[in-house]
Amino acid sequence: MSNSYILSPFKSSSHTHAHCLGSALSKAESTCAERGLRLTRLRRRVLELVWGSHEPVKAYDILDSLHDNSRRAAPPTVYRALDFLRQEGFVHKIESLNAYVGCGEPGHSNAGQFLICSGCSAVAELDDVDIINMIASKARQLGFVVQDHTIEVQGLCAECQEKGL
Amino acid sequence: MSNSYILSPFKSSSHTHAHCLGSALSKAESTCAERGLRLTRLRRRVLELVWGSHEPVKAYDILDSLHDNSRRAAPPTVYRALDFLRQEGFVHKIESLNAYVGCGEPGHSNAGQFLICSGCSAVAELDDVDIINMIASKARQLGFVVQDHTIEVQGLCAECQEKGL
DNA sequence: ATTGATATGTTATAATATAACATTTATTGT
DNA sequence: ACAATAAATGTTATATTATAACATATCAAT
Repeated sequence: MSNSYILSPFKSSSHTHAHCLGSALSKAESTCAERGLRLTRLRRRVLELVWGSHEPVKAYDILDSLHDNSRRAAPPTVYRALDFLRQEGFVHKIESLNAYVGCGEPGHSNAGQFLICSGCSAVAELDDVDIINMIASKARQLGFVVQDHTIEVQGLCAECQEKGL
Repeated sequence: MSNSYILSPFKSSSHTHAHCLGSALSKAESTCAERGLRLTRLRRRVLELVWGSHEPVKAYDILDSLHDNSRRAAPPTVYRALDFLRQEGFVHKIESLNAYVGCGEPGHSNAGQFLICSGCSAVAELDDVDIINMIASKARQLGFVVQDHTIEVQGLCAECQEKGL
């Protein structure tokens, strides 16, 4: 048996995104409660904005969306919230895009593997033990011990292939 | 038979780095000649500076090293050279560090897999077909076709483990 | 030599991220 | 409830990474 999960699948273009959003928020709520952490208004708001998009979201776009019709928030406001959300595994940074995505399953080990569609920018997240084990084993052959990883795979999702992209 | 290469191993702390540098430069020379491309003084200089370090190098550090004792070069000078070197596979960008490393084997397919030591910042590069195939196969199960990848593994090299880091 | 293509120089600015310190809000112990 | 403490957020400034746009220089082939 291999523990290989699809943490976030590619969404069909017609899916009801409010569902993922609600589910992600309530998972974050309960996880924070368990861990004795505070999902403050700001952190919650940022998490909503990250989940609210089908695509990886830029920090400064979040910043722009945060205005309480008063003055625009300053960068540290967003980066601190993102740091918290990343630390708790609610959000991941896509290094190759400098952008952030929601994590479908906060419970899982921190680093997922991301499939990024160059057609529609959709992202799927895997947590695949086969991949992780193979990489760890190859690394170990060189005497290297793995602590963490950044795995981002660029390509085309099924929908975009059909569209001829 | 599996085509799994170590493009750049971890260097023993005592190795003669001038050798890799010289070898990298002559490979770049000949590859450019074959491809009808110009390894200009600037591009060559940047390639030397990237190879000259055991660690991934920052673009602005290259910039600082470029001064012809006259005025400091401007960013596009370096970024354009890096773009060329990356395109031809002589240099890779480490996305998780925003830094650049020399590629041991320009002939290989563009994207390697990088082991990055958090102790000494050394980087090894693999071009491992087993890893690539496994990822491609996992992706295909979701209907995703792989075009490229960013694989960066953080951990500890053998030397740093011995030092108790 | 002239022309067209390629590469580099130069100036300005965009995009991404953090440092440092002030203020506010929540939590805890009394 | 209140003070003391801790945690989070606000605010200002600045660091870091990267690109756009246009001018000039160099190279390559006729």
